[in-house]
Amino acid sequence: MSKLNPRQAEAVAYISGPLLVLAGAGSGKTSVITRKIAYLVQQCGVRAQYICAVTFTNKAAREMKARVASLLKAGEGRGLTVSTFHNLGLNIIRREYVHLGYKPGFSIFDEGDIKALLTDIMQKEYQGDDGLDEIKNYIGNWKNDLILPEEALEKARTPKEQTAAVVYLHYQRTLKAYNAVDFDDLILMPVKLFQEHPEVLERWRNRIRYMLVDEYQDTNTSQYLLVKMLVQERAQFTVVGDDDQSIYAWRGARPENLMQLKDDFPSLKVVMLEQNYRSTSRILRCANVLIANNPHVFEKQLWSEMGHGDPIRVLRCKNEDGEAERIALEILTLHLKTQRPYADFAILYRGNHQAKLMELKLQHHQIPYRLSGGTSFFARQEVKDVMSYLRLLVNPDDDNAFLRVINVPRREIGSTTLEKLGNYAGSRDRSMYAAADEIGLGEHLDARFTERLGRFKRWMDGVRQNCAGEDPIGALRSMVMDIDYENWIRQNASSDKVADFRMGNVWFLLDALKNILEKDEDGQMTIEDAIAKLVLRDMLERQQEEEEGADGVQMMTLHASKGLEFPYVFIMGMEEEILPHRSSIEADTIEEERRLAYVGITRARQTLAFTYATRRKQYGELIDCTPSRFLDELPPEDLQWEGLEEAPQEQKAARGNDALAAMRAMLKKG
DNA sequence: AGTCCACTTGTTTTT
DNA sequence: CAAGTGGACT
Repeated sequence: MSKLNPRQAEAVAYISGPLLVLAGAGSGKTSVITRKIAYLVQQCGVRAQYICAVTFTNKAAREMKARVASLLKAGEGRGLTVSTFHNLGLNIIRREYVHLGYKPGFSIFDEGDIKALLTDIMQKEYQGDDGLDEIKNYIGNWKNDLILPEEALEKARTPKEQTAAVVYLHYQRTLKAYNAVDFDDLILMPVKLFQEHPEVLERWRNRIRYMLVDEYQDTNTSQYLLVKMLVQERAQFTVVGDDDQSIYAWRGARPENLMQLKDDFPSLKVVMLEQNYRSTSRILRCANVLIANNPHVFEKQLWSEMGHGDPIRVLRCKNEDGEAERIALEILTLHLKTQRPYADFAILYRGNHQAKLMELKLQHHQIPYRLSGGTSFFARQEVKDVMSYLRLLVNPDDDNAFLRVINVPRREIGSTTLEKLGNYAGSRDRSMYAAADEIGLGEHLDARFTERLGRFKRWMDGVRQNCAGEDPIGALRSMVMDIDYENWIRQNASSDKVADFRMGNVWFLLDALKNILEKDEDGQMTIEDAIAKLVLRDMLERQQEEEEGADGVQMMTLHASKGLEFPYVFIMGMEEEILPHRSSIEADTIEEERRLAYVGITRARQTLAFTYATRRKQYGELIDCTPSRFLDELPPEDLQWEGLEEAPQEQKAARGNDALAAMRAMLKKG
């Protein structure tokens, strides 16, 4: 076990009051959190069940759990909570849903469900879904700021806001009717619950006596409030964050929460971690110099003892094709020369579309790669289908799931039947599923159709009963066989290969569910809980990680790279309009783009290279590109520009030590 | 219900 | 320029 440096040790041992740890990139913040949990348990006699550590991603939570486990003796960690914000919220709602007027088995709507629901509402209210994304944003922002529909309606000034507020009202009512919540509700509802039921809050405060929060700069208003309410005047907490790595402001994250802490908890102690254990000092100097261009409340200077390291290269390429080719060749040669596995190399970019050409080039050179992000597993047709079956199974009120499932596979229930069923169910204040076998429905529908609906419902009720038995997963497998889903997929798939792949996803999903149920320590997990966890992604990623593991160059967006590190890093597309992104230039949010570049740079352990193209095809036409302003902000003596020989004569002549800046200025003029 | 064409639209997305 | 969407048509 590595020794902690004095600052880290201080952060671990300080337990007498609220603590903010400002942890620079690579300064060992995860070590501090995990060691602190161990310290609390082993030195301070705090039982693990009273400790709660919160992160943003399942991956981070998983890693933290594993590291704590390696520090503790068997049994010491019993009851310890290490979870994501959303998982914590889910646990609270799961136990307290009665106070919120919800029923057991409630559904969690994901991004796709939300969009479908909003489209539906807007279709009904406004006969169109113009500006859906905008309205979704409004609603999301309101939820992040704990503003309920009624308040939003009052506050709405512009026509846009008013529209959004009306949709918000309908949206929230529909969710309630469906016995469903969305991701934001998982945070918002506990906060509202605690505000209205102090006795419930008291119970949770008794349960959570020490709190640790990771990536604190990424919290939004409701998340901060949740933490604040749970810790309150006892103020036993440690939050760790880095304002320079705040890259999710566009999603409601409020890095100001770091400062807010000082006001809300005057006794707050601040510890800064500035020693970096990851990168060479040259890489760190670049990162420091770049980020110094942003305003800072907390000044910090990262340093390291990892040696100077190689110069940072800036590779000028003539177009986007040359850029991808260059990176592929660089990686190929470096891999052969150093014998390092491909997994040691990472290619980072601003937007997912940049990955496409790169992918082709890697394929062409037969370089294995792993692409993270992209089309989500849960966006797949077959996964949505099966998920809908699962949801309808545990939550019959979920009309969304009902509609998705009813004709997959074909049950000869058309849109007219469904419309009549919907109207009837609405008039009786029931869900479509509940209304599907009511006698009164016969007045509106022909017997042929009521029979089809009734048959479906009886079948589904049967599946539900089987699931309550000994072997729920087995029951689900038979359900999939029962509806002959495989055949349905084969009919719709373009080839056998695609069909096999899709069917694989279906079994994968059920396997993941099985794993969640099996790996549950205290045996309290119901199938309802397991399905909820599934929507929150956990476990699924775990399984995927286990199955992958193969060597390959890592490709991902700069956003996705946060928290990771690689010996060799390539950051591509270092151009104006890409990084910083065009819309960020327009919206004047350059600082966040700079932090994004900072995050990218600080991912590199030993070797870092930037690439940019002088021209690139965009929206069909060839445009001249300007190297990113961030390159100009980096210390020139640490950079080594390559590929300039292709530049026009007069620029070539300008080459020389002191002429570098002048040359870059000329290059920019193009 | 499925196919085709004309038209729009190009960021990042932890859960 | 391409991919994805929506409307119209078969």
